[in-house]
Amino acid sequence: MNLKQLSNMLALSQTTVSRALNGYPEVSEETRRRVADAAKRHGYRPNPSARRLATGKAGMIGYVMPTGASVDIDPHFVEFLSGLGDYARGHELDLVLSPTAADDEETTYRRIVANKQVDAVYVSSPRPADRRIALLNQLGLPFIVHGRSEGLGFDYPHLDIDNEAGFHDAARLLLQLGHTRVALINGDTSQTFAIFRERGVRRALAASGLALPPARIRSAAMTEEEGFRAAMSLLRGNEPPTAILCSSLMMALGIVRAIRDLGLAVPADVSLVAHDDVFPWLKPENFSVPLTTTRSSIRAAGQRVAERLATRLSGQETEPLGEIWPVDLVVRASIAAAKT
Amino acid sequence: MNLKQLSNMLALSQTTVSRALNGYPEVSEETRRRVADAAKRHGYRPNPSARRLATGKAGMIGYVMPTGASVDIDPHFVEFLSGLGDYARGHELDLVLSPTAADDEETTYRRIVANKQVDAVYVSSPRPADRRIALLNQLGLPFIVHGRSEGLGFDYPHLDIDNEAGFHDAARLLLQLGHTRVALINGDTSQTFAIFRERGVRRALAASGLALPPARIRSAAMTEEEGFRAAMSLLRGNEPPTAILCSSLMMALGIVRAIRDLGLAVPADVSLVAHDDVFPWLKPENFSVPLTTTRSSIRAAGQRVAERLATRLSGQETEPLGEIWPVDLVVRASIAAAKT
DNA sequence: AAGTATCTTCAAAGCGCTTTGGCTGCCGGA
DNA sequence: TCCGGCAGCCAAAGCGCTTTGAAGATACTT
Repeated sequence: MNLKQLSNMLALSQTTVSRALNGYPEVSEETRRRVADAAKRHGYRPNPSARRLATGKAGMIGYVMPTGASVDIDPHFVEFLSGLGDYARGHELDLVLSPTAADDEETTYRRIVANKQVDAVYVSSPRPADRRIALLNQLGLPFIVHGRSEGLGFDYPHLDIDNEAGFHDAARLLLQLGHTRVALINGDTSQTFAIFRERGVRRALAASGLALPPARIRSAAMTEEEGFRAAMSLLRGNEPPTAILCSSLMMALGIVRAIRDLGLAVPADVSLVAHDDVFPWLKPENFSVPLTTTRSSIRAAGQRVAERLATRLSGQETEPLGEIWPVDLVVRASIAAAKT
Repeated sequence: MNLKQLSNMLALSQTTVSRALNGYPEVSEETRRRVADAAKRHGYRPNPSARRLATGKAGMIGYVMPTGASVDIDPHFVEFLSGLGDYARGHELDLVLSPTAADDEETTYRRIVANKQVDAVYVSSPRPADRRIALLNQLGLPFIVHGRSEGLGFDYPHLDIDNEAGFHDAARLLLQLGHTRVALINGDTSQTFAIFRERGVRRALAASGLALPPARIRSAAMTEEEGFRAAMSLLRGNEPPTAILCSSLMMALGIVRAIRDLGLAVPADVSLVAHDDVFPWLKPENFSVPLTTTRSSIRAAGQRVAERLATRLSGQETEPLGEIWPVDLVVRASIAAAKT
């Protein structure tokens, strides 16, 4: 059933039927009703390809997904996707994933813009002065950034969590417990989120007159293995930390293993705080010693990004709104006062 | 730059240019070269929407993604996606994710077929007599199943791993080590993969004259928490198992925790084998006691599925080919001879 | 009564591609 | 010399929608 057939059936022109269906004002209410009725009864659905060709709008949102032998998409992505789906599901909004070589994202962005495959995209894991954001801004493709970028020189729509405050508060708590040798096992510090976390910790320490020397920072992929390795090297050094903050639960798993391997205990010897993105399959309260965390649901962020993307498509959101969510500090058994 | 402009520029008809570019035979080699040259020089790229409207082909592959408050997309998905991307990246092949309510996938499948949004889809986590497969078969949308379904009454293209053999071999190994009380902590048994795993274990036990009583089987979501819970209930029962097979590394994490909480040890008191889908962020060799696993890279499967999907699109693969990959049994320290 | 504004509706022109059904010239065979 | 066949090219008709520009109908002014 296409427009032509439907309009013949109703003895109306395609124009009128199209307008009636798309809510244009120059159609009488009665006609609109008749049309809507018939459309529903015959299960008419406009052909998206035709509509796209005519309007240039795709009705889909996109994500340029870096892949490659050396690139591991991490499990955060799937949680974000769940959230996106939560919203999109109810709105017949589809997501186009365009895989790309990690070192050549620009080409892919240009391609999807040229092809008009999607009406908007979301960008994740931004870096300082992120080139993708600058590119999108220049190409005029609507987008929302999950995370933040600094030093771009213009505003852009984004949704981020307050990583700095979260890690600041967590660090301050450790200081209040008397810890002075606090270490940070961070994610990839070329990404903004990691920079903000470090900044938060640093600020808290500074407020107590303490520094965060390079010897107490590690930066690595957020895996169990890297967590283990980083913790090992920290704890085997001289003046080992009595408290560790880390950027992911997977890392925390490795850190706990390292601590245990060294014959130490949480929290007696080492206090541990991790950031929790809220995974259904690994929960901080279920660690052998329940983990204190800074928590923010990445799935909820996905929902919100989808929602904002949708309002952006409909032309309702047009400001480069920056939205920052607070991070919960959830205290559990993995921290204790420093030994005196 | 569109076809019209390009053909004007070359003083050729759109027909000829189109044919030249698409490799049709009725164009002289010289003309073809000229056209190809000009196209490249001016960066001409056919507009996908127009092409789609004209041909009905989308040039994209799809995945109907169940979501919902109670649905957790699990991290296996992201690994599979990485694999898909590995292949797709080099072929400008995009993936359309259509989120759907978990209990209403049929509507979504019908929608994407009606809309001609994608040329083929892949189906994951199949169940016995999976209705999605029957539906796709009936609708005539090309597809490939990652996994298998039984009792459908027709052949369909799929790629699966040999779950039965993998778990059979693992169970046999445990039997050879003298274990007689072997338990299975499985995933959701409404899915085929779990059924095959159970079948494999059962067959191995039967060969030694042993059974797998319901009291030694657990089935649950593949999370740390459920692994813990299942292991607890098994080990606290009477005649607790001396060996456990489980369906995922996340579960294994919980099982190890349970064993430890009960003051038992791996492998002294309990031997443990898990299935490993090969995640970059959690490796069996890095468990406190390195884990024996049945291993198969889900990422590699993603690559292969993408590849087959692509050959299917190009019309080269047309048989309902079923491809079964062997599963590696990787022995590590988590198993030992049963106490006598 | 003519003129003007307001509703409704429509025919037709795109959007940019593929594909059908010719048409033209050239060659070899009869 | 004529004709059938073939290689190479083209004009035009879709694909199914949106949107422009106009026209008919009705109501309202003056």
